[in-house]
Amino acid sequence: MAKRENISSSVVRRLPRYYRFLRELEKQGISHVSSSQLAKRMSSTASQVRQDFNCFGEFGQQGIGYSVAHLRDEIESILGVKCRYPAVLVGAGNIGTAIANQVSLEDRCFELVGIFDKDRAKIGGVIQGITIMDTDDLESFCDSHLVTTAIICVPKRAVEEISERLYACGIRSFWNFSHFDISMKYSDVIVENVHLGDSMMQLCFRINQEQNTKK
Amino acid sequence: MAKRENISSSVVRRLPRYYRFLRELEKQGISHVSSSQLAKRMSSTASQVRQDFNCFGEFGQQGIGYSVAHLRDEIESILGVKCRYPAVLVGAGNIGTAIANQVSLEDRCFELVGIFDKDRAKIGGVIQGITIMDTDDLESFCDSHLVTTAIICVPKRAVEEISERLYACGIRSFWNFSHFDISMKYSDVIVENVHLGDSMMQLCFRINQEQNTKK
DNA sequence: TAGATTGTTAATCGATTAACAATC
DNA sequence: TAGATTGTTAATCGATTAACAATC
Repeated sequence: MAKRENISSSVVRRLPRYYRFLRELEKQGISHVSSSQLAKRMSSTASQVRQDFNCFGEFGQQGIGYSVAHLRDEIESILGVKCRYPAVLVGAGNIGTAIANQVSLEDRCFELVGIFDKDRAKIGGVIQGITIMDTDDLESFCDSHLVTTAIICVPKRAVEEISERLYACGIRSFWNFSHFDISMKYSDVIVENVHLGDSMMQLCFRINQEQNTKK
Repeated sequence: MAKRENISSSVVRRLPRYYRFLRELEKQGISHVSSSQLAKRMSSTASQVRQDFNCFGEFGQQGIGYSVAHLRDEIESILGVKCRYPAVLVGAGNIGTAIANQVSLEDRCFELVGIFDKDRAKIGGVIQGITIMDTDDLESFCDSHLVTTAIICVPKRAVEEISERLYACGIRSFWNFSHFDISMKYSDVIVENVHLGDSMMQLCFRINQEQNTKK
């Protein structure tokens, strides 16, 4: 394994995009890519790209570029795309169902082992081959299946109780789609928040800004 | 209106979170908040908070703090939460349906005026009071309804064609949930991408990192 | 008045860009 | 060899943190 020194958070934020692009190149049968080609695709600079890769190894070839397969492999291993941590999803509404499908895609870091909902009408339904279970059975299931991660797709009002119960089961990492800040309550958890409303406001801001500069 | 000078992108990224928190405080009937209280909630510093607000006005009071209502109002106006740009959503699958509900929430910047899908089984269905239409009618609808923004929830393979058609209708802002980079193709569009897979990999990386430091 | 907290300037830190020798 | 492109150092830029006078 290469050097793997202090990968900064801004580099980490870019890694999934590099990974996606390298996968594409691989599918197209392209074996080598230069920093300037990658930069163009990433809306970045060749300098940035080389600097990014510099912190986790040297596998470029002067005059030729980077091996797509090698680079993809390295990023894959840094991100842990092959990990398959056992995860449960709580809340089988529209967003929950969409995420359940997402997690079952080709490039996944998690293995979805259980889906829970408290709605009687949903319990017993099947998503991606997994039967939706009653939220009442959450604790016993998590204990017996060594679940490490929870995907939270329940409404805001339900998150506090659900996250408490999951924390009590020993779950310390959360992919949170709800507007409740789990990390505020526990100091030893990893929380990745997806706040779609924030993204929407961001877009709105940029549209406004554009219109103001036009005037 | 206050000064409104060069709001940096890192500040903009934080504004929706400030906004959400201020809404909460308002609901709780709290009239004033200090930079250190906000910082605690934002996992930031009091200095950062004051610096953030500094670029768009002065409405704190020494010894007292910031007026929650005033600050919320200012951020609301900067982000354009009250804008209601007419938007169409294309792709009424799980993610599309979830987003349609999201956009129809209280704090919205867009007015969802049409939902489209090419699946005969879905056309005619109703989401949030809006009847799902045939994608074939996209052009005529966008023209007659002065649509400015499109929400893209179709599979990757369909994005290129759909975005071309929308661009031809004059639509220049996109909220994109698909793994296809619309901004690569057009230079004069505003694209806000939501890449759930990237967020998942980010979480996975942080779990791995945690485990490596433990060892 | 004394305590709290802002607005703002200066200092520090980190991230991006530029430059260029090394080398395929 | 000549052209292309890396790895790395130095320079620049921007964002965060610290400090403190002003003032409610």
